Amino acid sequence: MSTQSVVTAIRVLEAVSDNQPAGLSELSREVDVPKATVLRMLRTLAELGWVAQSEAQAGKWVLTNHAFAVASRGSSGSVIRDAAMGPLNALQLDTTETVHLAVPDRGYMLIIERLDTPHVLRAFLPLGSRLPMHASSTGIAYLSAAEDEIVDEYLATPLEALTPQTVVDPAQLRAMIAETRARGYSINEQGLSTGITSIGVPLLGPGGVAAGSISISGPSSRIVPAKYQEYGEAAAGTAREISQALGAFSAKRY
Amino acid sequence: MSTQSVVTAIRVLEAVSDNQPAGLSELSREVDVPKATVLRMLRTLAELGWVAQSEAQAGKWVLTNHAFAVASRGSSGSVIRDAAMGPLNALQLDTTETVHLAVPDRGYMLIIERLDTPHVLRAFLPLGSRLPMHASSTGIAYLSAAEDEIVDEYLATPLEALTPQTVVDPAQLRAMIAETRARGYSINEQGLSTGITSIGVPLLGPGGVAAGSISISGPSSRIVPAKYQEYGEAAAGTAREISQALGAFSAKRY
DNA sequence: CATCGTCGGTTCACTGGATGAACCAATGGT
DNA sequence: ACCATTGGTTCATCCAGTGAACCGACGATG
Repeated sequence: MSTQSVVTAIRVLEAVSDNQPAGLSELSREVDVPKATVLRMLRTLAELGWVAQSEAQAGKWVLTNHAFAVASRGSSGSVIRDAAMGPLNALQLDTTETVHLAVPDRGYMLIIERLDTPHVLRAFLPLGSRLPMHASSTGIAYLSAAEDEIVDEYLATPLEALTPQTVVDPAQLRAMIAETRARGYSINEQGLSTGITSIGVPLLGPGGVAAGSISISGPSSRIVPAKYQEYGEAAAGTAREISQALGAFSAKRY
Repeated sequence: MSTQSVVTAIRVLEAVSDNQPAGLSELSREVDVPKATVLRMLRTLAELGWVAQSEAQAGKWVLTNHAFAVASRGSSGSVIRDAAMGPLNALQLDTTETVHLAVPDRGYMLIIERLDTPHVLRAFLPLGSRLPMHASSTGIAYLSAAEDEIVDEYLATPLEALTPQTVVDPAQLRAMIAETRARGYSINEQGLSTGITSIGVPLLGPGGVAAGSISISGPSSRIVPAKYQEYGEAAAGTAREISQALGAFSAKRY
């Protein structure tokens, strides 16, 4: 539509991000643009400090951390984060388990913050991880508060199983979403990673629109069914606080 | 030089990142490019999902979290992170204080990972924070292992004081760097934030080049001088492990 | 050893797409 | 009522981006 050289540049950038470390021809194929153009884009992005040639393997391109620095100040990122950190901190101290803050990004849940458990046995998700919605408690929680349209659209895409326990059947997922809606929190038993169980609750932004979710997660040996309710309710309370801070329940302005 | 429309697009993107939420004219001034062009860039970036109009204030532009998602897979990010997480985890458990993993980015230290303390009294740095090198233990640690050229260059830039305790005198900073080099770890007492003390150690990458640093930090009431040596040595040990994993000490290949 | 395919990277003529000055309408401060 | 600023639009000009064809180097394959 507009400024197509920028479009290809960004597409190249995203391709690099997805294929780290990526070769020229590989990228050219991925983005479906002639090598010469891709190379020019890479050089430009390199000048700007967003990508660089891998030191280990010449000719391979990688993202620099400057890209990370710039992008870290994501909008809903900082707004939600600011509203969430206080209550999340308290939740982490109460439960002593790892808590996550996630926001939706193109069919995935993007982990934007994490507070760690002091336990030696730790689940571990690097910040910036993207989890498939159907395979994470944060995803199901988010979907449970999202508009039907979003849910339909998501369930229409092909869903991959990450573990033998991952639920990929749309009908079953709909049931889980309904259940989550009724109960107030979602439960994911080893659907993301074997041995990990987590409990999620949606966050609402202004106007009551689903804005993200929080979760409590840990080894399945510690997060046992007997604790689901306690943790679920604790997380729900925390989520309510955060949603309130985000203006979910305030009257609409005219 | 090359592909200037991409250059302006990225500059606009960075300007948005720095001025969240930013208005059109404001950005136009910032980047020194006509409004029409800036607007076209913003629209293009919006199409790609990297920026969006703020919902709260129409006309204001903000970064989306998609940008964060793409950029999270920063190169030295993931390589260093992979090498560091195991040892860092152990260090956190040993010390029970918050530990950080930082890499240099244009004169700042960029926090790319954090493992939290279980203590109720917590220091808190969001991931993606950029700390001035002279005001952080990670920065001084990094500089202590960096080439002289880098140190000289950095100290030649104007240094800002973040707290009354921040050291901004180049000569004094050089002394601190030398001291750090001799001792093996850096100490920052409330130079970054009042009430916070931290201890840093550099990480070396392939060829022994400074690649980043790690730190232990917490409230000055807990990180007292009596613990400096213990923590410093613990961190130094951890750093050695990580540096080794990064190939700092392996023979050069031919 | 010759052949082939692929790699990263370069060249250059053509033209389509990016540019930016000038222009709106709307808002807000005084 | 005024002026300065805002976000946003228009369009003729021309330069910057495009991509096919090319290169030398490397590794398999026979």
